[in-house]
Amino acid sequence: MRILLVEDETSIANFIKDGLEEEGFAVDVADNGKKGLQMALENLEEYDLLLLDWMLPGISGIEVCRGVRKQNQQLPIIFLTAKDAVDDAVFALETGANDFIRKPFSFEEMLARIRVLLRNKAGEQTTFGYKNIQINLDTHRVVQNGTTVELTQKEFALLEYLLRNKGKVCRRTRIIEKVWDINFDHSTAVIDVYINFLRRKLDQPGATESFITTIRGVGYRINDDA
Amino acid sequence: MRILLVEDETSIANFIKDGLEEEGFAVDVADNGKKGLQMALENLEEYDLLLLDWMLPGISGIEVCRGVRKQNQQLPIIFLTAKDAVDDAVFALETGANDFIRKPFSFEEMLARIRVLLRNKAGEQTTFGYKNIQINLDTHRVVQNGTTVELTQKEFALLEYLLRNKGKVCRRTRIIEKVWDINFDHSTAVIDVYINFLRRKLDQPGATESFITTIRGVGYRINDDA
DNA sequence: GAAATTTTTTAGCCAATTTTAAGAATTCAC
DNA sequence: GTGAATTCTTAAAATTGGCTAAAAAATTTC
Repeated sequence: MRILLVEDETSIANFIKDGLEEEGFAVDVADNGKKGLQMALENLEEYDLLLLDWMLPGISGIEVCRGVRKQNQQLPIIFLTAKDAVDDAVFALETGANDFIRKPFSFEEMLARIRVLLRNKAGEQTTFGYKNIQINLDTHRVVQNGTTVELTQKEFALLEYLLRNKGKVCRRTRIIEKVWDINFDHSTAVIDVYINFLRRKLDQPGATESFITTIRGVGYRINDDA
Repeated sequence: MRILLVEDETSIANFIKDGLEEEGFAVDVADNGKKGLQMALENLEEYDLLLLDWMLPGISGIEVCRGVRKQNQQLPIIFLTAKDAVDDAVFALETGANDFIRKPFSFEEMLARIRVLLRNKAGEQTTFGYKNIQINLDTHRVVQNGTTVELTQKEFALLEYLLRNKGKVCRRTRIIEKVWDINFDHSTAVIDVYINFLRRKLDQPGATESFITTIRGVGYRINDDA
C-alpha cells in the first residue's frame, strides 16, 4: 500500500511518514502542491491513497485534489485541515475528498480513517501463511512449525509482500517499488540477496525446491498451498 | 460504555444495536427525535456517545443535537447522514457534532469512528500483568514478586502502554504519541532511555533476555506469557 | 529557593542490518 | 555445446538504529 503525502511542514511530514511506514505502508512525501500534483499524476496507478494538507505553498490542497479527481475518480483522498475550519471541510468534500481529519489529530485516528478507506483494497488481514509458515503483522512475528524465526525489517517486509500476493508473480520492479523505495535503483541486486536470506532462513533443510519460486526474467512467486 | 441511538427505521436500528452489543456496548434506542432528546437529557450522565440519524420524524437530528449541546459540550455526537448530503455534513459539524458517517456505511467504519471518540474513556481493565510483574492503574503501583517497584510517571505510562498491548508490536511512533504527547519530534531518543530505565528496574538480574523485546526499526514488544 | 527527583537531550559506541560488489552457477536461445 | 543473460552466493563495506552514560533542563518537594 503506497501513500502520497503532500505536506509542507517537514516535521509533521516526517512524523506521519515514519508512523505509516512502521505500519507497513510505503510513503512518498511532496512538500508543496505543485510537486504533489505532479507526483500524483505521474504515478497515478502507484498510489493507493492521497493525504493532502489543506494549507500548502503555491498550489493549494484543493487544487491538487481537483487535479487528481479529473484523472482519477477512485483514489481515496483525505484532507488534513485546521481544527475549526468547518467550511474547509465542507469544501473539501464537495471537491471530491473522501474524508478529512482535523488537526491536531492522533495518529490512531488517522490510521483508523486510512484503514476504512483502504479496507476494500487492503483487507484488514493481519496474518498470512504458506504451508508451515505463518506471518503475523500485529506481533511482527514469523512462526514456522511452531517456532519463531527471527527476521529483520526488510526480510519481514519482503516476505509480507510475497505472501500478500501468494500465487501471483511478484515482478522485480514491483518488489523494488513496494518493499524498497519507488526511486530505488532498479539495477540493484538487493532483491536477490534478500530472497536468498529468506530461503536460508525458511526453506526446509534438504528440500529440493525453495518455497519461493524464481521466474526467470520476471520475478518471484510463492505458490498457492496444496 | 452506553450509547444512545436515535434512529426511526427499526431494521437499521436493530442492526446497529445488535452489532454494538456484540462489541460490548450497552445500547438504548429512541425511534424518534422527541424521545431521543428526552432520553438524552434525562440521562445525560449515563451516555458516553450519541448516534443520531439525520432524518427523523418530528424533531430532526440537528435539533436533538442542538438541544443536547446546550446542556453538555463534551458528549461525543456522531451523525448518520445520506450519502451525498455534503451540506448536511457541514451543517452537522457546525451544530456541534463531532463526526458524521455517510450511509450506507460499513459496521467496521462506524465502530472505528466510535472507538476514536471514546478513546481514553473509563470502564477499562485496571490491572495488567506479565509473568511476575503486576501493574495496577487504580493504585498506580507496580508489584514484582510481591514487592513494590517504584516507577516514575513516565516509566509507569510506558509500561502500561506496553502491557496493554502485550504480545503486539508497539511501534515507536505510537509510543511517542501515546506515552508522550503528540509530538512531531521523531528524532528523540527518550524512548530508548525509558526502555532502558524499565529494563534496569524490572529485568531479573542475570537474565539473558529482557522482558521487553526490541524489534529493530520498528519498536518494542512484551511477549505473551508463555 | 535549595535540594531532590524526574524528564529530556546529547553523543559516542557498538552491533545488527542493509547494501554493494564480484565471481560462481544456472538457465535459455541458438 | 556455446555464449549471453540472469540469478545465486558470499564476503566485505557502509549505514542505521538502539544502547548507555552522563549532563542539562524541568519539575516537584520540603
